[in-house]
Amino acid sequence: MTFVNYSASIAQSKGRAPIRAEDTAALRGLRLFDGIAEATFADLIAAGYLQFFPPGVTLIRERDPADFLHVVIEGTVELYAGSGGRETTMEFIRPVGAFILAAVLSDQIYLQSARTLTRARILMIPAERVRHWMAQDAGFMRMIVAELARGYRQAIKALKNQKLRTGAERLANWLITQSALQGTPGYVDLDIEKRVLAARLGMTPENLSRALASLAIHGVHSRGALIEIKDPAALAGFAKPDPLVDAPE
Amino acid sequence: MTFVNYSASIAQSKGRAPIRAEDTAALRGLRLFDGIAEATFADLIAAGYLQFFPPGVTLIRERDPADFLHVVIEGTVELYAGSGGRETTMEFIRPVGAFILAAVLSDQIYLQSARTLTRARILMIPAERVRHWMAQDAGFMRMIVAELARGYRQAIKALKNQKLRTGAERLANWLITQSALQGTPGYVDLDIEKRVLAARLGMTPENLSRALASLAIHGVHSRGALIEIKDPAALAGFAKPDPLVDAPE
DNA sequence: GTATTATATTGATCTGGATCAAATACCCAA
DNA sequence: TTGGGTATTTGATCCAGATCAATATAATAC
Repeated sequence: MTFVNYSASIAQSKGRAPIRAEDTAALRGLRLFDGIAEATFADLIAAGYLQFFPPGVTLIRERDPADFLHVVIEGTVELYAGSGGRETTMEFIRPVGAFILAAVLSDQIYLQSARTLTRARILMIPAERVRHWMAQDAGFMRMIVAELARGYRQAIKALKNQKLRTGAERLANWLITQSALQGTPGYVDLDIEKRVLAARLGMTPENLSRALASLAIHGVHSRGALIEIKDPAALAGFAKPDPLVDAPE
Repeated sequence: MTFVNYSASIAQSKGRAPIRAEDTAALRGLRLFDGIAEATFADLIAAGYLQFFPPGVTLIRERDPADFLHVVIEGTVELYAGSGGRETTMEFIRPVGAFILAAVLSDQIYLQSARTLTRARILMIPAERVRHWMAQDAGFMRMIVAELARGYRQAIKALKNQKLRTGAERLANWLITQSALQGTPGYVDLDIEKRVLAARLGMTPENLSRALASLAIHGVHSRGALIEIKDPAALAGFAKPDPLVDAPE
């Protein structure tokens, strides 16, 4: 994994990565752009950059001033943060999700860094434009309020998850949620590395291995990236899933 | 500590706890009401209840639908949450702070419960009024966006604090932040019980005692509710404070 | 296909933190 | 002022999780 910082060069080169007409229609369908004025949408898009990034690219770094609103159109982005030499994964952003709105809106520095885990298509809109249109277009501001509220509640859930559960419980609940999201009741197909999942769940890779092994008595068996859930009821009995912690916002 | 639920009875009795003229001026000064239209303010206040609660009163309970926006005018309120039999403290709300805006705005259930730790004066505004005026008054919506962004960033910081630090480190950083907030460089005066602080820091009361004792080598000594910081530099050397985790939003 | 490198697992050990139990200190009401 | 209840501290023990080390497995480049 190479850590080349592409974002700096993109921010400079204004003319690059124009948005093609065929993409515009797809973008119009995003929840964040629902019900906003046509003029607002047109200007945001005109000012934005839509671009592919290879895996492992650092898109933003905590402590930097928020210069762009990023929207993931395709691929997976990892939000992570560090302090005092340690590092942890905060969240994964998948299509279609924005990050990190709060810093952009209040013109502050980022609290989290972001890197691509896969090849990813990212829409980047200059922060100043977002703030400008938020003030102009009430419909856009309504969408922003909804998105912010969603992000806030997600963060609260993550904090509850971390403070109220053991590692094995977090893993068990993650498996339940994930198998539901993927629509595959009997198993979960990992599309991220286990070391990244471990960081997301707040544990070391070694401990994730052991936690996974410990779930065998509840019918969980893993073969590589495929994790089989033989008895969902038994797993739920151990995990005690709680919508106020686990349900995605 | 008695756990009487006052809020239910208040929600029913429309006529109770009217807001006196002398209070209105003070409320006008709140950040949340800054720069909003006079009509908006007047109606929000007219629809609201301003009321004293004794200590230990449960104001809201997680899982309940968000019926009121609460604003702490005086006293201290504890936000807490539970799952699977465990319980933890999420945050303290002190004047002037609102909770829990996100649930009110998106008309959802609360993710957290709230109880008074001290005698407290709370302004309660019906959720429906807040949503109504948010849609009408752009200035009010701007304030809401700012408050939501603040809450989101605070939650992210709390999550980083929890995932990236040991208990003793969280305590050390809390002491540093608190002594700065209180404006007393050499000490911290606890205005909450240690068991509550322990929950807030994500540890047991026993462990808080031991963590406090372990900070003695960094010049921290406690006598009851007074915690002395003999050598702030030494303490900071251990705590490694980080504005991206510790600075209040 | 094989060498190379990164990822994942397993084992041993150590530390952080929880739990259980008991003693002490504190607060408040009679 | 004196009890009685609660909060805090201290000690002993146990469990969760981190770290260190070694091996096995998978992915990748050549």
